[in-house]
Order: sequence, then C-alpha cells, then structure tokens
Amino acid sequence: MNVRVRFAPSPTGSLHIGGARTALFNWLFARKHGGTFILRIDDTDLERSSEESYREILNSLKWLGLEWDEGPYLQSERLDLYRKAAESLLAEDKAYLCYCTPEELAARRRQAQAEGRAPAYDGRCRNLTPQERCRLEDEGRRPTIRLKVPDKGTTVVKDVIRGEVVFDNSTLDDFIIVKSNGIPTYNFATVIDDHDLGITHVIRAEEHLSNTPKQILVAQALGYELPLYAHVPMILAPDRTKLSKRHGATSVEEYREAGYLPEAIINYLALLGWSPEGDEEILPLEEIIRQFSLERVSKNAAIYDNKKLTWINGHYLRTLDLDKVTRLAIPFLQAKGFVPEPLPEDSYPHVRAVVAAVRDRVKTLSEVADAASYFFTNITEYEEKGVRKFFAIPGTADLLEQAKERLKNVEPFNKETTEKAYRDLAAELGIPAGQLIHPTRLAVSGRTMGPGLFDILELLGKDKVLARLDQAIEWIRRNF
RNA sequence: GGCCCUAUCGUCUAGUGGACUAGGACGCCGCCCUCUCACGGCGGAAACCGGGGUUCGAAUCCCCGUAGGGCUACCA
Repeated sequence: MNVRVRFAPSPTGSLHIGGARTALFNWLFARKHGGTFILRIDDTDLERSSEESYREILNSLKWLGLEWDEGPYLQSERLDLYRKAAESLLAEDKAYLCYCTPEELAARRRQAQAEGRAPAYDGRCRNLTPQERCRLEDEGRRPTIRLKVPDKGTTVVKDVIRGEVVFDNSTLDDFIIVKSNGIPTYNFATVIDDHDLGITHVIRAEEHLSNTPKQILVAQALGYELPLYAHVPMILAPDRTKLSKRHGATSVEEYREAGYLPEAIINYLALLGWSPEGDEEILPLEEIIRQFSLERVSKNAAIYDNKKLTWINGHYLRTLDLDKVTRLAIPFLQAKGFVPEPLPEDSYPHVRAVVAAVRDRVKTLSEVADAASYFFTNITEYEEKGVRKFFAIPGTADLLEQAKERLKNVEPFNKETTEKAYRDLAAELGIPAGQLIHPTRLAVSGRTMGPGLFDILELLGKDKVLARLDQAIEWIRRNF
C-alpha cells in the first residue's frame, strides 16, 4: 500500500508540543513506509484562524525538520469541494436544512440538561415541508445542513492502537455538517479532504476518537472507503489537564527561543507515547524511523516532563558537532550583547572554543550564553559564596599577587603552561593547588564553578587574566 | 448526566498467562573521578488503583467499583 498520511492543524495558535508530537508520528510513519506526508491547514473556523499562527506552525514544523511532501492545502481554498458534497447529500435526502438558530439550540440544550436529558438535537427540521421552509427563510433565518444519522445500529471505529471501538448510533444526533455561513464543520470537511487527498492512515490525537463515528457516518453517506485510524494518546500537563499557556512553555517556538535543539525535542517527543525496542532512549532520527511502528504506541495519556526534555537537550548539546552547536549558540550570545552581530569571521574560533568549554555543563543554548558571559564582559561582581570561601581567607591577596607574578612570565600562555606554573608555585609554597586555583577562578570569572581553570586562563588570554587578578587583589585588600 | 478511552516507580515506559526477586530512562540520594561545577562510572530508595472472578499459575484475561482524560459546539 502506498501510505499517505496528513497532519492537519487548525491555525488558531502556536504549534504546541502535542501537535508537534502528532505531526512527528505521522512523519515517522510516512518515512518508515516510504509514504507521503501531507500538510493540511484546517482553517474552517473563520473567527479563530489567523495568518500569523499559520506562518508560525509552518515555521515550527520546518525548524523541527518535519518537512511535508505535499501541501499545505488550505481548507478555506477548497470550499467548492465541500459544497458539492453537501449538495449531493441534500439531493439524496441524506442531509437536510435546519433553521434552528444558535440561540434556540442553546436554550433547548440548557433545558434538556436541567431535565436530565441528553442535550442532543431533536431532529425537528428533518421533515420540514417546502412551505415551512419558505416561511422560516422569510423570517430571515439562514439554514445549516445536518446529516441524517440513523437512530439504530452501531458504528465501529477500527483503530490500529485501540482495536475496534463500538458506538451506538442512538447516542449520536443529526449533527451539523455545514454552518449557516456556508462553511463546513470539521467533522464534514476532514472526511472529504481525507478522501480527496487519498489518506490511508488517519493518525491523530485521542481527543478525536469520539468524533470518528460521525466522520465514518459522513464517509458512508458519501460512499467513501474508510482510512485506517490510529488515535494516539494525549499529552497532558503535570496537573493532568490539557496543556495550555498557564503551564508555561508549551509551544515549539518558545522552546526554540529558550535554546532547545530540534534534535532533542524530536527525540523526547518520540518517547512520549512510543517506546523503542531496546533500553536505549537517545536515538538518532534514522534509528527512530527504523524502529517506529504504531503497534508500539501506548494507549495511555502521557504527562509532559520538562526535566527529561532538558536532560536530552543537554545530551545533544554536548554530543552534536561543535560547529553546529556554535552556530546555534551565536544568536543567544548576540541577544545578550556578548558578541557583535554579525559576528566578525576572525572571532569565530574564539567563540567556538568558548562554546566547547562551557557546553558540557549546561542544558540549553541560552544557558551556554549565561555560562560564557565572563569571556565577553568584565567582572563586575564576585559570587557571594565564593567571596566568603576564598577571598575572605587571610593571605589570599598575597597568593594571587604571587600567582600573577608567575603568570606574567609564562610564554606561551596556554592551558599546559599556566597549569605548570600554578602546580609549581603551589609545590614551592607547600600548599594544595586548590588554594591557588579556587580564588583565581573567582578572580577571573567572578564565579566558583565553570570549566577547568586553565581552560579559562587560556581562553581569556594573558592580558585579561593579569588585569582581573589585579582587580581582585585590589578588591580583596579594600574589603578585608 | 450520556457515550467513549485509559489505569505498572513522582514522571515517561518495558511487560501480550509461568523466564518478574516487575526491567530501562528522567528526577532524587550516596560513592568514585576531580581545581570547582558539570560530564562519566558504580550503587540505592521508588510502582503493578481497589475488589471479585477465570486458571495449577495473573501486572498480563473477564466483571464490578474507583480515578483520570476525551467527546457530547453553527471549535478543531
């Protein structure tokens, strides 16, 4: 079978983690089977759809590397298709015009609920006479179109992940397939498009499982063959509710801005609801594609865990090609004003070396910039804890003074030579090297933690190191 | 309310009737490495929602509870 799958977001907001995961599973399935991954934009909600979120969704998908083979198809540009389908249903008496207004419907729904009845449409417009229709239209009512749903029998959803799910037709009502503004509803348009685009597998979030019998009824009324369904579990926030803004970063765009790597997000998302065959969870994309199967998708909703994503991000940050990581880190350094934009070509090697020095100890690109600050800016303050632990120790200024004198003559000035100078000095003074190293780190970086001191010294260069030692010596003498 | 889905460590999960003393990962704790912080290595605490069945045997199958989620819109 020639696999054709689609991702069909509605452009009513950012591409969030849940949508990205759905897109990923479709993409993986297509790649795995040499199929076609189609992007469709379900923009039939005129009020909520926006050009802005349309663009953001496309950008996010591209950034993640989930390139589509066809599309994007916009439902708003395919209205003719739906109109024709609706007309044929009307002609075949499989659908009918309904003149009830939203207000009337809402009132009846409230009443039904108050009386403890199911809030379903009562089918009152099903058998309107032509005269009645004329009268209602004369009142200025614009009709919707409803599908005639059989009140007997069952509709069965064949789901690759959940098996056969049976719905009693009696629990369904004559739902609206075309709104009074002539725009189709989701449950109508999606069926026609899936058929028209030759979709073989509908892979989407579980929230659509309950909608599926309606879509099957539409497909049957239209005489379509059904695709295979796969309803993947939902992704929930830590409080077990649907992901939303109040849960903090949930959109792909926000993760990009926070310094997450597409490789990490893809890898993490693949692990949400799907599991690899072995114990290894950090997997290159080719391996995920190779192993991917709908059969290994779990049934239960997953709670989203930022900690694990961040851990995976840290892993990719320190294992991905250094030049690649450096290129990605540069905008974050520029955002903090550490390096100019554009970056002069001759300063690239230095930036690259700085990234190499700090990337092992951080988890995001934005943290790379934070961890690298003192390589690009002057020291304006010393970490409080370090001051107490090192600068406050009597004799520290003198020690730094001696260290400075040694470093002055070190040539060339690099990791090995500075380390030798320090080790030698410590030996001569009969003190542990740490007694020299720790206050020096604080003096040159303002911090108590970071890369190995001698890496820092080499990266900073002799001039800056000597100047910062002077600055620290003076600071200590002034404060203690 | 009705209908539907789901239920294994805090979280993601492995597990498809005996190989389970329930495995892995994140997080947490401890130790090692070490100039700090990380990384890495080693170790530890930590789970089968409850109750009934079926079976020689149940995390696994069935039923009932319970809990969470979804749908029940002229949203998708």
